[in-house]
Amino acid sequence: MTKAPEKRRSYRREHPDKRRVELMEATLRVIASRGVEAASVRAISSEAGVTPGLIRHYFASKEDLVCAAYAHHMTVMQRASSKASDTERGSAVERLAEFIRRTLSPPVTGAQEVQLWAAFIEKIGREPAMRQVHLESYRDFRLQLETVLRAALLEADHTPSQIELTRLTFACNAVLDGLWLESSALPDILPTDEVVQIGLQSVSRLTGLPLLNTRNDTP
Amino acid sequence: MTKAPEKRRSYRREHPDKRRVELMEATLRVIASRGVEAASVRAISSEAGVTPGLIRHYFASKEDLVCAAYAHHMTVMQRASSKASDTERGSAVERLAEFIRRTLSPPVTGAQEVQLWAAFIEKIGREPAMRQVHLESYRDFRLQLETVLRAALLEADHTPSQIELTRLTFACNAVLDGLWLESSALPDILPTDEVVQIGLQSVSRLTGLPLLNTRNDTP
DNA sequence: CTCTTTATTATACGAACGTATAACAATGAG
DNA sequence: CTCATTGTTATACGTTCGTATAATAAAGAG
Repeated sequence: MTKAPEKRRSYRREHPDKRRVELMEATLRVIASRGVEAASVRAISSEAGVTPGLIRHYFASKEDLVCAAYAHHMTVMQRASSKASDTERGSAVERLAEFIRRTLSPPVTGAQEVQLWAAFIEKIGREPAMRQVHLESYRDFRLQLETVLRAALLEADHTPSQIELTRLTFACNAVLDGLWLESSALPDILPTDEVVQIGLQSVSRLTGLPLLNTRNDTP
Repeated sequence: MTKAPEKRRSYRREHPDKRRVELMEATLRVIASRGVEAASVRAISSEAGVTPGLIRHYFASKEDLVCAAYAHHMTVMQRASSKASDTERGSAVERLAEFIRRTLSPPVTGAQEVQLWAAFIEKIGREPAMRQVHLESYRDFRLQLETVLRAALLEADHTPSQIELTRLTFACNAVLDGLWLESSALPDILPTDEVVQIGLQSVSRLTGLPLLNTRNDTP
């Protein structure tokens, strides 16, 4: 019994840049929802609505795709986060508080976000390209936090030295990272409003700035 | 050409409990050094010096083995950590400072440790057994930190309410988690002595306790 | 309309995976 | 010394993996 060739399914040609992004975002969705071990070439291409071979047309290897998806994800997150603190309305302290609230609330927190994040972190020690993406995205985030912190401190007539500011940024970054992680991984134990309160109070004590009653109740 | 049966290699019978532990620790070593995707049944059994079939004799599935290895790892870490703060020598504040130093120095920090940790975290949202291990080990760690914090605060004549203490524990836990992560993933940017200083200063500001010059210089 | 380009599909291949099963041998009991 | 127990090995099976290659069709140029 000879095998009859399969009927070829119809398809649309997409702009290469758009297709690349679709494939990267399909990768992120599969890892976030079903984990990194389920993120096979076949599962990702199926999620994107294409056949597995197409991935090899856009990416030299699966490793390349995952790394590009990581970089894409970080760029999108960075853009969304900086848009929030770019709005010049309100005082610098209020912008800092808003930054903290956003960092510790959905959609930044969430079980799927931490699953995605952990999948990438697991690779950075072993794959240089992943490590590079991590280094750059992490530095960008830290610089952004440092800018907001500096503005808030200057506003309060406190001019820190660069060493003080760098250390303070690391500390605030750490407490936000840690709270984000705990709240995302244990949403029942540490719900959103509780973790936001803890985050505001913690950064308040670390910086000496009054952040606790800055909520903009008249939006 | 018929295949000749392989010569059977000699072996030693081990006590079942010991063999179980060996297999779990081999799992941890493989994940820590080569990543979770390299941790196949064959790689793990090879690391343990046995043949793949033996894993099925001790564990119902690979998933079971990984989960047991996670629980084992957390138990060992917990035991090592609590041994450090159980020593009654020194004031409570000094014990808290020592706790922070240990948490932010090798061998607790390290690229392999964070790789191992991330591999487990990636699974807790999807596998109930892994989630359970995470919940319990995390609660244990937090209770231990809470105990040290309470003692240090009482020693400084500060008696916090339970709600205050719980929140403070979450905050200190978060900053230690975040600093541990940053220092482990970016050892070049945040070396050990720097991160220890930041950790001491941060917990000092969060709690109001004087931790900065508590180093026991005469060990 | 025809031709060229290339995005996309279909198919195939070897390797590695997790798991299952039966034979074997190390050990302790009697 | 003999036997039963079971820890351990050897082997096999079907599946899925990442990758490679050739055929095909959609889209734009002339």
